[in-house]
Amino acid sequence: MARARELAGRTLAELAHRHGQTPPEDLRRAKGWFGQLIEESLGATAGSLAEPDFQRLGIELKTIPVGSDGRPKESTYVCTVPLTGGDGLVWEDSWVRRKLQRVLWIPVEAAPEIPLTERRAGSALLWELEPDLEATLRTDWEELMEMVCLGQLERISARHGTYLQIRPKAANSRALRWAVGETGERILTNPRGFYLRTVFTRQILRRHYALP
Amino acid sequence: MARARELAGRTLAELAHRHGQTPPEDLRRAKGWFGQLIEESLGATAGSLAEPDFQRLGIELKTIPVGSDGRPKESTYVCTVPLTGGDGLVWEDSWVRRKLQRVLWIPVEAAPEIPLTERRAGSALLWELEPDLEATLRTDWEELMEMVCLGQLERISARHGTYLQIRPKAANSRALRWAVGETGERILTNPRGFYLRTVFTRQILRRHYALP
DNA sequence: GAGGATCCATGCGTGGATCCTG
DNA sequence: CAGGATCCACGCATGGATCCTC
Repeated sequence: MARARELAGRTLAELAHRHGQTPPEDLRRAKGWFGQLIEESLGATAGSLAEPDFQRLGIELKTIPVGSDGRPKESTYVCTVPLTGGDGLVWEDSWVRRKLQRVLWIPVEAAPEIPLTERRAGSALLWELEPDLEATLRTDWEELMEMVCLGQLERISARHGTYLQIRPKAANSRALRWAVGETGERILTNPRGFYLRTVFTRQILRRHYALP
Repeated sequence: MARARELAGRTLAELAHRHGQTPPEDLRRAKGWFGQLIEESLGATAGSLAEPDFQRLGIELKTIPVGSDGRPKESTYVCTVPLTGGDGLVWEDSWVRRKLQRVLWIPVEAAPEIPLTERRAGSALLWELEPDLEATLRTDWEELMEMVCLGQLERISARHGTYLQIRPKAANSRALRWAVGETGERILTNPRGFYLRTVFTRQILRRHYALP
């Protein structure tokens, strides 16, 4: 947390320099760059997929791009959608809940008028999933996963879900995975991810900072 | 087959040059180099894991290192061992049989006194699994797979099997996979592969070339 | 605005095999 | 000698997310 608080107000150029990195021209070809820089800054083993330090602590790290008004500009990826359902339909055991139980949110300036290297990190927020938000997430997740298990995946659009939505998550739309079809048969479909809508992350930020 | 026959007598230097490649100093750090060069020479998409041309034809390609006497110097890797057994114990459906049903063998000189770049490819042999050899392979496979399924994997050493043996197959001995333990529980163990002993490949070469 | 599409880094597994001690 | 250990290449999946048209 000491390291996380120290990030507040630092520019991307500053953080990149600390870690001997050169910022990319823009984020079009390095979409995850900032998130990975924060990982390094906080002592997570850079690029270590299996065991970032935060998972040992039970803490998920998320950077969140905010506009000049402090509101989130993008949805937040949570995890992949299990397309073969089998893992049970119990919210308490779901990856979504496990990922969101405790999150260290790091806001970062993302207003287009600020040059990339001059954008600053904000105040870190160590947050735990609150009961009212969890109730809605749970309903979303149960409804979505029921459709997945019943083979209605193709009928799910990003419009389903209040806080949680399902959207494609892949290198491109040619990527395919096996899933359950309408009549229980195996079908090929694009891989999907769970995402948090900005209305969700906006609430979180609003509760803990003074924001519109 | 025209391309395969044309390889006979070519040196590794020659084949590498054709494909714009530079031979490694030795094979210690490039153990698969020659096999992959042959793949390219025969028009298999270089490095394409899923669908080499030969698999479309139902043909497996194997290079086989031979000493100055023409006898194989190394065992031949076939495929990984399914450690969770579940795929059934029917030889006819096994990956080992599918891989070995039709093989294009390409002998290559491997006598230590010949410098790597001057070693030559031999005459290609398009071979089909013969009934007498298959019978022994089948027995080996059934005995080994039964042990795997019964959780006796740790008791299998490379000494089991007449023609087919099970040996570790991994980047190193720290690599682990889930398998079935003695009492049916899940255990972690090193990944294994099926290998053909040299007595097997020696017989094949002997039947089709005049060899000791 | 946001749904659908896409992009980079990197770990892991498989396929190509040979190495190297006891 | 040969059983057990190891090495490189590369495809694929996942985790980091933002892009970019309707």
